[in-house]
Amino acid sequence: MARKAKSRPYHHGDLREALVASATEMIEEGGPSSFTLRECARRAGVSHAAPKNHFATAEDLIAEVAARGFEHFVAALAQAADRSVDQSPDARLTAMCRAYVDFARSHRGVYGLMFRERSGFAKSEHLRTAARAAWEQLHQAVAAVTGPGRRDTDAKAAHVWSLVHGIASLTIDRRFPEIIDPEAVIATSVASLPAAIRSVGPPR
Amino acid sequence: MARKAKSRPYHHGDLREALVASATEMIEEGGPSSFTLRECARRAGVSHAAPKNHFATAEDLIAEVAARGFEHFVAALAQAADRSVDQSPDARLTAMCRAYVDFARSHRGVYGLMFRERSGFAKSEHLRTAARAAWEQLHQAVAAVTGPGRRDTDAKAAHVWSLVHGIASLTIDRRFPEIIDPEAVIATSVASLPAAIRSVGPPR
DNA sequence: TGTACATCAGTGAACGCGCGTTCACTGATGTAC
DNA sequence: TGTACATCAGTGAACGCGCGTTCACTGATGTAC
Repeated sequence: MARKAKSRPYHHGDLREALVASATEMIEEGGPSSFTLRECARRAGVSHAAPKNHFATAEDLIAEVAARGFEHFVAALAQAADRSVDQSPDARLTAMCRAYVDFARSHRGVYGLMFRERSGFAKSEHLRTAARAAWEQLHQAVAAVTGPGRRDTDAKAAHVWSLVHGIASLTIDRRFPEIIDPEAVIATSVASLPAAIRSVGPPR
Repeated sequence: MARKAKSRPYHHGDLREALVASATEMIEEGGPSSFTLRECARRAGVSHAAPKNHFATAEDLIAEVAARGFEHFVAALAQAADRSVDQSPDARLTAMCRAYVDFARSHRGVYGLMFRERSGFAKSEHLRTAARAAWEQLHQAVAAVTGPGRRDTDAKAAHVWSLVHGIASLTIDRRFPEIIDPEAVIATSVASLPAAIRSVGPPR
């Protein structure tokens, strides 16, 4: 890794990571559709053919950005859970849901990418694994609230996910009327979740 | 409107409507990003400069498609409400929510367009009006359940909207794990809504 | 009823653009001996 | 420790593409008289 500091070495050093970083930056700035491979290479300080050595197609690079997004997302949820480890399952779930919406709002572009069907996604193992981890993280917090072994925990987790994803999406895409204060919606809706999932669906 | 049937008249007859129809078709087929003005003109059987006479820019045409989408959406919700007019407010709300999700699933492309921030949207009066009508439709159904005059009806309506939008989005973009049956999630979550909005937020 | 003419709604060629990808190449690295 | 050489990771020019928009134009329509 002996990278010379001055006069731009011929080899980049860690172009793969630099490309992921540039792509992430572009997507955060202008949304998923603003990404282009050429501009991404430009930002990484490299000719636009260079990425080919690390990603076969532009879509592969995009999928990697989404996978990294899910990894950060899982880390943010885990951190919220850890911070409330000595509280009730209800409190942990709401903390995690708050963290969910906060992540979406502070990573608008990448969050949008993560949750939008895209052609290159199907073949990325990394992305599939990371997305699954996110689901399991949430599922676990829901199970802690409802009690273990219930057959309908999946449906309840899907309910929770739908609500927080809905709040996050409508907020990010500014689709609430102006009179609505997103902060208030988040607070009251998220707070209602533990009670809600206890009553969603048929009782045991 | 004397439109000759044979040998392609020089004038189209109703190019504006034909363009909206072609654009809608394209967006339903391949999502909002698959739209191009040239292909749209091609489908309408017209040169690609012709649309200029009806829409100043491609983005204006897109905004019109979104506005029409909201109008159909409102009609679908109204129809659901009408059909359950002799039932309880709870039943009417759930019927409307079902109609909401059904609309999204059967108009994936346009629904995606409607709920995604887009550059040309801000200046379309038609779009703003139609979107507001959708919100009011839902708001009304929620108010019927919670009782009139409550100050927190807005937050409750936002809650309902978030949940159904979340379910719709995750279903459309296939972001639920494979084990999840969207049909079951829709049924149980929507059914829980009337009770949920009575308990969301601080009691009066 | 006929005609002149303004207006409208099209055509098709051209412009300039940025894109993803390919290709022959070259500079740098690391390994075998 | 030195050197030959395969391999790797870059370059930069070129290809072909489709895009939105502009422009001078023309065919069709409708209206005033």
